[in-house]
Amino acid sequence: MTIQDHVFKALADPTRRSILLLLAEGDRTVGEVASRFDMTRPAVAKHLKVLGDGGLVSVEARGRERINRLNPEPLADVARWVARFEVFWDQRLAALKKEVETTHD
Amino acid sequence: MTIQDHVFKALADPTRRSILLLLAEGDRTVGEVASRFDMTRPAVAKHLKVLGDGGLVSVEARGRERINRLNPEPLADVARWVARFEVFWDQRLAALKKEVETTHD
DNA sequence: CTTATATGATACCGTTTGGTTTCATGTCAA
DNA sequence: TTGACATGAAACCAAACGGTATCATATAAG
Repeated sequence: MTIQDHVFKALADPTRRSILLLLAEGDRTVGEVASRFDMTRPAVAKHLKVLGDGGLVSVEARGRERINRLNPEPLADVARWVARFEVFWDQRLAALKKEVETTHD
Repeated sequence: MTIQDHVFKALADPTRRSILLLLAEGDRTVGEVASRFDMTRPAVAKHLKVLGDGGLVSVEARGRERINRLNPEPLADVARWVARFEVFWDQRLAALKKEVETTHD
């Protein structure tokens, strides 16, 4: 699997997307992240691992804690991928606009 | 599940992302799409269904054929979601630039 | 030293996913 | 009408997923 595959897969789960938003507010230990969700710590730890596989989260061990940090760069790949379709929805909006205008005549 | 969940889930599979790129070139029947992939037609039909659930593909029946058309609007939601993190990678780039400059002194 | 804490690792489980094969149905064509 | 063809639908299967409980380990604290 490519890196891009890992990133898209990481984003597929709503819990993982929430974790990214949480880490956008600041670094968090595994326990701190887990306390925000209605599931056990191991479950959250697994999600963090998937995010790590996608390069979206990096971990720094500090004593017995592990600090999780958002690493947003791979999201740029997603943005680039999606951007390839922007021309299409622009076209659609233009077509819709035109249709509305002609219908309006 | 929200629409956004469906869209992110639809994008999680590389075959489905390829299908979207293919449909960006033009409308295709189920068979035409399936012929481009190394899997059976029912498998591709299932992927098209998932894409349809995410609102990314619409279908128009014409005779015994079913024309699949790209519907890119939901991708705008993805773009918006990802855009929330752009400030972070801008910050990172700025930090990196600064570090390089100070190291350079 | 002993104890509490933060975490990783492992085993396990039910559901979903991504694929297949097979069959039924509707439509086009000879 | 008869046959070929495009598709949907259903049953099935192995693997992946998202979760749990449990245990081992390393570090912090009393």
